[in-house]
Amino acid sequence: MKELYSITELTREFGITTRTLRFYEDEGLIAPIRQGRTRLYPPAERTRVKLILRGKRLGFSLAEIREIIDMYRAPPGEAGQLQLLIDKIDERRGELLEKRRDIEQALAELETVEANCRDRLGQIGTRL
Amino acid sequence: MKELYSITELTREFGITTRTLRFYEDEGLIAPIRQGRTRLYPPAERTRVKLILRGKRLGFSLAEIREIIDMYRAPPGEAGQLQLLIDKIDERRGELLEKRRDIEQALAELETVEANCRDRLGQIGTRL
DNA sequence: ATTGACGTTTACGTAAGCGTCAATATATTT
DNA sequence: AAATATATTGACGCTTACGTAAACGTCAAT
Repeated sequence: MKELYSITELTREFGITTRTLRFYEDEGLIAPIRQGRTRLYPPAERTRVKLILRGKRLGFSLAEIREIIDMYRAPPGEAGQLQLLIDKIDERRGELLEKRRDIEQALAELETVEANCRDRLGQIGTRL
Repeated sequence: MKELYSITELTREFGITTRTLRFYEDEGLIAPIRQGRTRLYPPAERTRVKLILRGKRLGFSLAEIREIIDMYRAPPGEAGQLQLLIDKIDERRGELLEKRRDIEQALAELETVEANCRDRLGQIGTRL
């Protein structure tokens, strides 16, 4: 595994622009290191980019994604904070489970529509 | 099942505003009937609202949602059009499957983080 | 020496998705 | 009749998530 990525390497890998990566940095979602003025992305930062993009695919806002990413950090040392974190995790899990249910429904409906289409295609075919 | 809903009934049921429903109407996503100037939503329109909101939960844009909803309409009569529709369906299914994979991953990661938290909580507990 | 590829900062622009008045109508309740 | 609730149509405003242009630095290859 490579140890440092340039900004354009990441744009190519993920199909995003430099503007996007710099914007995420301005928003505090990523924090590449600097070599002079130039940004360099260690694997951990690259992973954060992947997490951001996955969050976006699932319809989370950048603010929500920030919260989610924060949960992946070192867990707090104090019991109360740990419990709070667990509560947040449970909340996010709830959202994810709802999204999964939504997806199952949507998939089932698409199946129905497609089956309908294939039926009609068959009917047309036999008439020719 | 009721046959007609007022705009505020729908806002209450779905937790959205009248502004939102009118905006969806302006965008051509729904088309309530009119009793004078007042909007009335038959069950089919209410269903469309549900589809829109589900699409939003899954991170689709209104433009994408419009396309998806259009697929639920009466299938076209011509073979070429039917095949095009089937292709579109397959494409959407691909996106949904990707989203589902994303969700599975995210859920797995949340489990890991939560297990970690519970571990640490246990350690703290036994030290007391 | 200049071209090209890559990097930077600053800053205004923009599309999507509504929020928020304002002014008005219509119907029902008091 | 007056008040209250619910409806309407503009129209301007706001946030999010970047796009895009300007103006410039750095380094390697031609």
